[in-house]
Amino acid sequence: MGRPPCCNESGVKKGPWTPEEDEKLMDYISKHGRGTWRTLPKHAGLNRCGKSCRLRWENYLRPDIKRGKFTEEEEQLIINLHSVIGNKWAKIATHLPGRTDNEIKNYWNTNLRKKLLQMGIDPETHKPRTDFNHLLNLSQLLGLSNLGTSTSPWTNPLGLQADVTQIAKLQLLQNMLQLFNGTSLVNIGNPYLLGNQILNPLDTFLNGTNILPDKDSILRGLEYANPVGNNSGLFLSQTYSDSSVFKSRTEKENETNQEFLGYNQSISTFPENQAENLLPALVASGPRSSTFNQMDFNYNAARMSTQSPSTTFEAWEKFLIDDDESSGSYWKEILDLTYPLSW
DNA sequence: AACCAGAACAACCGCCCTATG
DNA sequence: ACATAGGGCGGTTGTTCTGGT
Repeated sequence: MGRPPCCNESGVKKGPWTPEEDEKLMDYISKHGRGTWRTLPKHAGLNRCGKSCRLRWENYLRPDIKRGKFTEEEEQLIINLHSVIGNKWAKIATHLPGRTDNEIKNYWNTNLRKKLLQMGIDPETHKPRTDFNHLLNLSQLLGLSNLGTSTSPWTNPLGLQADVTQIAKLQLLQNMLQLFNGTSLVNIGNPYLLGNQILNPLDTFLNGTNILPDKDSILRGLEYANPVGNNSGLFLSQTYSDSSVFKSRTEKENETNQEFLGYNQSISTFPENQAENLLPALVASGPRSSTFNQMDFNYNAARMSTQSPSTTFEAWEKFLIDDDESSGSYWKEILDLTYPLSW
């Protein structure tokens, strides 16, 4: 025999809480404590089921609840935690004082999920989307936008707006760079991936040079990551340095606390010269690399504190958007060579 | 001003786990 | 061992808000 529903009594009120009901609930709890939720409504004079009272208290009335917009740091923390433990909202909430699991879950579903998708990142796996059509769409969008730059600074004959183009660039480059990032962790001997020129365009931007890596370097990198004959798609060859990506959720959860201790304390676990070569990951791409990514986030956040872009997102955006006419053809060239058959 | 669509958020539902008798 | 209560959790739904036309 299964457990009966908690609120099968007829006549119990449902729906939004009124200020009077809130008042009664808060008043009762402040005087008597929580006690058992099932009996609480009766004692508090509420025509609600106990479960409804509990949710109202836990998600809304509790005095230690923090309201208002999520900060950049909270966003980043949610993304990092989600990449490690998945949809464990209650666990994630324990790392964000004052935020409820419900609030975090809602925020994820309405904001962060979309943000990651827009950047070409799969919000479930936190890896670049391997959907080849998605990448083709981006590159085609970019190609179209390059046709019309002479008519107006903001639009082209096809009506593509500049910001759409920029988003496309952002997504495409992010996909490419994440590929390098994942690969570089294991392919230490790859001569094409170790040079600062190809591995860290953000560094050059932050140093004020704003020089893009040369096209040949990028293509050599792509070729290295995708040897001839591998037709499985540009981003399917991403590899990891150990088998931890295949661990079960439970194993991942057990590692979570250690991972996040690592986040805060440190950076010393990773050689500094290699840290210099890491790309600024926008999100953690897996349990093994999450420490790298948070470290990288801190590293770049610290470096960017004296620069105008205030966040990693903004820095990437600026890197991609502040280009001139010549970089337009630069992108076109890269795409032509990357997807020769798709144009 | 009215309408509509999409976003945001609060609340509910159903399942699960644990404690207890 | 089993039934049941209590509570936690994640997914989903329904309502409200907001911005655009």
